[in-house]
Amino acid sequence: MSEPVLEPTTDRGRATRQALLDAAEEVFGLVGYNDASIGEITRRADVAQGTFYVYFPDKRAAFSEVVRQVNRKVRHASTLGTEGAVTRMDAEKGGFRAFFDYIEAHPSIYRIVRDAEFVAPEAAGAHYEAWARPYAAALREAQESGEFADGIDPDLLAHLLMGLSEFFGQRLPRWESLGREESIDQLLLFVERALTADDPRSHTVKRVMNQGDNK
Amino acid sequence: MSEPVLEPTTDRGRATRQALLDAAEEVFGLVGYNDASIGEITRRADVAQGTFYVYFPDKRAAFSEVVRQVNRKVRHASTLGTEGAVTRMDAEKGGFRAFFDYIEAHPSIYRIVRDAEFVAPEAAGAHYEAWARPYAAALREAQESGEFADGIDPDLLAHLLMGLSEFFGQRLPRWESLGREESIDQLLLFVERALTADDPRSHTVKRVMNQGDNK
Amino acid sequence: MSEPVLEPTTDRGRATRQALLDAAEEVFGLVGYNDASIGEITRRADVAQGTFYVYFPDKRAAFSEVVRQVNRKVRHASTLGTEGAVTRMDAEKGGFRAFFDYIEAHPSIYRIVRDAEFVAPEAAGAHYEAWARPYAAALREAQESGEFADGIDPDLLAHLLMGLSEFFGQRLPRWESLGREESIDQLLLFVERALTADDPRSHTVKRVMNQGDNK
Amino acid sequence: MSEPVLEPTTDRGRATRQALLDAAEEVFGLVGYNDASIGEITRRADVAQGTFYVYFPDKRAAFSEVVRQVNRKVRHASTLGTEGAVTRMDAEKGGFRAFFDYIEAHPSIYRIVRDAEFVAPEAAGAHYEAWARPYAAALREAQESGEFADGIDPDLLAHLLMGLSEFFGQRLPRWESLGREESIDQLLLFVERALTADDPRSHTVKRVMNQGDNK
DNA sequence: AATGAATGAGAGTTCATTCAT
DNA sequence: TATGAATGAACTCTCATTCAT
Repeated sequence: MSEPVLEPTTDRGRATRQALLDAAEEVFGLVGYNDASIGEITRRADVAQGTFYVYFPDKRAAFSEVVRQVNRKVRHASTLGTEGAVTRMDAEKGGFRAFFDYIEAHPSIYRIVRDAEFVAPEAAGAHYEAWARPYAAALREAQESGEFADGIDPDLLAHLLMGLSEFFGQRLPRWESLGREESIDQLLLFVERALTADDPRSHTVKRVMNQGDNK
Repeated sequence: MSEPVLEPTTDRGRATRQALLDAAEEVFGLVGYNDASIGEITRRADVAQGTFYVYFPDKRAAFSEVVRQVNRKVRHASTLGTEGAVTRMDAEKGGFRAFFDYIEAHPSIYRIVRDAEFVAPEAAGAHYEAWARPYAAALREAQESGEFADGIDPDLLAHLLMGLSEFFGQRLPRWESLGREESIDQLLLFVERALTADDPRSHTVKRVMNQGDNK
Repeated sequence: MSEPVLEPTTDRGRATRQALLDAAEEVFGLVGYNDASIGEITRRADVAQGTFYVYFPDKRAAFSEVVRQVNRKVRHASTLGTEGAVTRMDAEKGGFRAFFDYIEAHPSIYRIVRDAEFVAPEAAGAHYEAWARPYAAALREAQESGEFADGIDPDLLAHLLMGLSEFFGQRLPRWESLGREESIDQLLLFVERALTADDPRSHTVKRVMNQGDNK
Repeated sequence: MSEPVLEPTTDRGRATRQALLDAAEEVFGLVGYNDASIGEITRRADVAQGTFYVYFPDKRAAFSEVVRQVNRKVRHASTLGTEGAVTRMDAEKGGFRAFFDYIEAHPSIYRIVRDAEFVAPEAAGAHYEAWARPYAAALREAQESGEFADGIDPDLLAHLLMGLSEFFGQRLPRWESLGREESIDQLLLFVERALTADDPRSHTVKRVMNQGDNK
């Protein structure tokens, strides 16, 4: 006697469902999973409270889907930032910046991503894994080509970089004294050093040293 | 007329209060702030439900204090790990390792730290700031002594390192395939590269270089 | 203006209606009136939820009709069991047995019959009355012919026997230790004694006595 | 993290609990399990809705306890009716009559007993079994002493008699045309015949016969 | 005749908090 | 200082029913 909660068949149904999903994203982002109430969601979606349960079996299921939706968007935005890059390091920088731009424009998704870890771990996990796979592959390539230093498992590396970007992205405002751009630059410098095991700010100097050494 | 939620004056009072705090830490850690109920806390502390409000004005206040208690412990454990280190880099490594050991032995504090950001941001913030201040000072010193590369604001650096350790510490089990020790080693390698802008895996060569340089 | 909840005019309509009725019988029997949901009924009948209200004004009306349908079947089965009996007592036994067989093969109707008393008393009452009338007539005849002892109102008697059969039929499994056949035999012995005021297990003896008496 | 729902320790608590139980009996009896609402129960008990859950984990648990309470009362009343009886048959008659009196004075318990079978089968079952055990023992004794005919398992017999009394008790009003007393008398006649396999209305005659037989 | 979307009242339940003792 | 009882607002979820197509 299980409930069905089917995919909608009509356009009207699909529209309502999406309206609910969007409203849910808003509310979850604003007040977090626990304080989000179905009532507030349906109010914003302009439907009756019961309608929620036409499309989602319960609050968690809706949240889980919101998480997937949000992650899809984030990933998309980040990926856009990597396009056109020549070196892998440039791709990294572009990806990081695009991610920061996106998260700054949609600050509430942070809350969703955080809650996801406990409320919808399956969705959260899937997101990280889905992201990590191609990311790690790209990193491995860069290691093999010599652009990046090796000695660190690419999968681990991918997670470290995701963690850094998330952590930093969520705290960007903290460094307003340093300035948004400057703090991003410094973060990227940190990342570059870690990846290349080399100080880009003293390239010329080192090169000279190295040349001397090589003799 | 309003009860001021007394600091306990008697020994018995202090004991009860601490029992509540410990029980609260358990419960908050187990199920998170929202799903933690006062009833469960008092049950574990073996006191009546009303007693809770003798010591805390409300749930949030107790949580806030738990957060402080937890952070104090974490900081303490980490700091112990840095003792006896000669170089700053060794101190970093010791601190990281001690932190991982502690978090692995007390996995539930993770949940508390996470929730703190939204539920008791003042306590969470205070923790990071309190930690960051001496940390940043130590990093600045290492930069000035030339042990660490400069170009990155020490305060920002301190936060990046705290972020990394937290992120990684919470996911240690993910890399069981790599092995706990190996994955920690790789993380530390990542950190070392980022801090020294230098690949420690080629130290001998460099040291030679440096020696020649020093003359 | 109000839709009259039409008797279906087309074959297709009749089929849908019957499908709904059968599905309803299933669901009502399985979980009882209250826990039965229109949604589950229409799902099993493989029609849209709205279709239900094309044929029934509301849940109760459908239930009421299910009750009638069920009772009709039960009565039919019982009556079949009485056919071909020579004495009234044999008819009783046959009817009882047929009833037990039927209820054992369709255990869920029990639930429907029970609920009917509160949810659709008119249908339940009609059933008992419809059954009682001919039943009482047959009993009266048996009393008048001397086959059954008199002194008990035939209508009351009919109800007692219906009550007994229902009560016992619903609990048949309880006496598995005694064995299904043996427990039925004993029930029928109970009934026979009550009806004939005579112990069939000592017939020979009594007959002798009676013969002696008749002289 | 299971809920406690303790037995109350204070008098006040015990009183509240009993008030809830009594209110619940009223409401369950009036409208049945499903249509009974916690709100109505607490309103009648004159406590807040939340108080209900201080004493019962959920609606079913309260119902289950009501069932036990009701059954205890019924059994008590019936048993009182058997006291002072000399023969077993007199005890039967007294018990039946007392049961009818009680059920007539508290008609709503019928609804509770009926619902119990589906909602709280454990409580319902326990009731019948608890009642059947001593009942069956008494019947066996009467069979062994020769007062009652044997050939029917005493346990089965006990259930048949409980079933009869319940069925009949609940329908007493149906035979108002016959008159309450007369219909009870006829029921008891039915029972007596079934138990003694003998027609009490022709005792003198039979006795004579038997005497002749004994020679 | 049939559909699937939408409704909204109402249910049971939870729990932080207050209160009298 | 401590207790256990009591509170009541708020929440999620269900479901019979209506409606537009």
